[in-house]
Formats: sequence, structure tokens, C-alpha cells
Amino acid sequence: MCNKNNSTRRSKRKPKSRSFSLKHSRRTRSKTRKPKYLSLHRLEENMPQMSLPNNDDDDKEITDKQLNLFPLHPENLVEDRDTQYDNVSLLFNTTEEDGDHAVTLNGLLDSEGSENYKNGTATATTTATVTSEENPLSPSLTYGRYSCDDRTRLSLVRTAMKGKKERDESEERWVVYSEVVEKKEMEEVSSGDGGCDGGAWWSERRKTKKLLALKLDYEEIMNAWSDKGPLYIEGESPQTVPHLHEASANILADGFGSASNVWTVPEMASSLKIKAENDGKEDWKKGHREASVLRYKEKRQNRLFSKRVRYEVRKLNAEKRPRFKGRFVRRD
DNA sequence: ATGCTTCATTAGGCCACATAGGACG
DNA sequence: TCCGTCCTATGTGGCCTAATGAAGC
Repeated sequence: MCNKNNSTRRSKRKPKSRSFSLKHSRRTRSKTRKPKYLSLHRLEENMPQMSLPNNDDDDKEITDKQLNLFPLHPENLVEDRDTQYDNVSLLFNTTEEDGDHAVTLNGLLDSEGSENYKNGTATATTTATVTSEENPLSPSLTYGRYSCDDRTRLSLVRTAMKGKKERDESEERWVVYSEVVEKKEMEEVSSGDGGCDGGAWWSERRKTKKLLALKLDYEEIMNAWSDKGPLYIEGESPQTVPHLHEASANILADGFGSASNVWTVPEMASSLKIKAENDGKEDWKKGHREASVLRYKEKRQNRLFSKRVRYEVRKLNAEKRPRFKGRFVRRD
């Protein structure tokens, strides 16, 4: 219902005059407000600072850069254009020396995270780390070295990023707070006391993940459908759905999805395979990345942050409607 | 270092009613 | 199939308030 754009709201708000308000005692916080949504922007603030390794000259400069994952629409843009490329490069470009150690959130989850998750221990990795001394902006976090707190954060981010590929990339990622918390709690419960005991934690996590997989009663479905004609559209091959248990098991076994085990739609997968065979895997990967960058840039340019009124007539009616203290009141 | 208070900021909810669109005869 | 009626869900803007973080003591 209240889908008003926050920035618009903010701009509409008048600064309150404190002089008029009675000096009331401090409000009692009777109940703790549970935020409805978690913004990834906030999650991002808690994420480890990311850096591109192996470039001594640029290390400091890059280290000091903050990822701007939620840039403004051009109309709200001031200096954003200058940083655009850098941000995009931070998101999508990994240098050859990086190998698969991506510097994106996904990359972080896929490569670094998977390594540490797989091992189940807070092991130091060989990639560059940004310590709190080097980067005062992220005082307590180190990248490439995961404590239990880091694992917690990563878990939240991973949950939030889950399904990213299925969504419109232009959408801002908001996640329902309760879902994130519930999943987190489930994981914590399943991990039991040994929160930092990586092996046990990991195996329990696998179990939890398996329990979350969708189970279908195929026989019942087929029976219900039996009198409704053929199951598939004529002339088209039946769509196949990957075995979720297998998929999740593979992903879990390899960490959180290196590029090789990210599930794709079957058609896509076959075309990917053919293309990779024809053009060479590396060339195709490069082209794919460039296409992704282009798509990202285009959508970013077109993002609208101003409030969009869907029904102008409703707006007019609302503006005419009598109010008392901002609330609509009856005409009589 | 810790706890309390004050202040500023912000998200979310409330309200009435016109309208869209589905269900039904 | 078309038309009229009924009903429900939705969307709209301005204000208020609780929640929250920062700063000061």
C-alpha cells in the first residue's frame, strides 16, 4: 500500500520546529521495532572491504574506494558518472591474476566464501586482505579471513543475494527481514553449540539445505492431469527441471556456486555448451562478461528513483480530498 | 569504559474515497 | 455475447509517531 519512494518522502518532509514542541520526556520504547526490509546497502556497509590485489601502485587508491552498488539515476547524478566505470569494473572485472577470485558480492560468496565455508574453518587465504589498519572504513572486518561474525554476515548477504539471477538486475535488492532472520536462526539452530566448528557446522548446514528443497508428488500431479490432455505443448520437447537435491548437493559440496556449478535453464545450458565449444571457452566468457556489463550499465542509466504515480486521477482525487492532520477525513 | 539523556532523522501507518476489475445475473 | 450491478482491492498525499543512531555529559 505505502509504496512511496522514500527519497521523495524525505524531500517532502519539512524540518520540524523543535521550539514548538513541548519538552517531553524521552519516549518509552515499549516494543522493539523490527525492520520490515533489510537493504543490501546496509548489508554492504557491513561487508568486508573489497580490493583488487596484485597492483602495488593502485592498491591504496582502490582500497579506499567504496563500492557503489546502488547508484543514482542520471537525473540525480552529480559525480556518479566519474565513478561509474570504476564501480562497474569493481563489480565485473577480475584481473587475470585474480583467477576466479572475484571482487563482487557474488564473487566474494562464490570464491572466498566457498573456500572458507568448505573448509569450515577460518583459514587465511592467499588473496589480498584489507585489515582494519589498512582501511579505517571497515574497522573490524578482514577480507579473506572469516570469523564467526563474518560467517554470519556472509550468510545474511548470501540469503539476500539468493535468486539474484532470476530477478531483474535493475531492481534494488530488498529482502524480507523476517525471512533472513528465520533462515539465519534455522542455520544457527542446526549448527548447535559448535558454531565455529566448521566441519559439523557444514554438514548440518547441508542437511538444512536439503530439507529446504521442494518436493513434488509427481504421481499425484500426473493423475490429476491425466484427463486434461497431453502434458506438454505439441511439438516442443518437455522442459526438464534439474534434480534439486542433486543441484543443491553439488553446490553445497563445492561451496556456494563457482561459475561451473551455477544452475542454468537447460536450454541456456545447452546453448552455452555449444557456444563454448565453438568459440572457445575463454573468449565466450569474456564476451559474456562484457554483455553483462553493458546490460548493467544500460539498466543503471534507466533506473528511476523518483516516485512514479501510476494513476494520475487518483493523485488528483487525493489532493482534493479534505484532510485533518494529514489524514483523509469525510467530506461531510 | 559505561550508562543515561537529548536531539535529529526516518520508516511506517493512518485516513477517505475514487477507480479498476472480477463475479454474477 | 453484451450489459448493468455489486463487491473488493488498490492507490493516492500529508501528517504524526515510534524507532533509531549520534552526540554530549
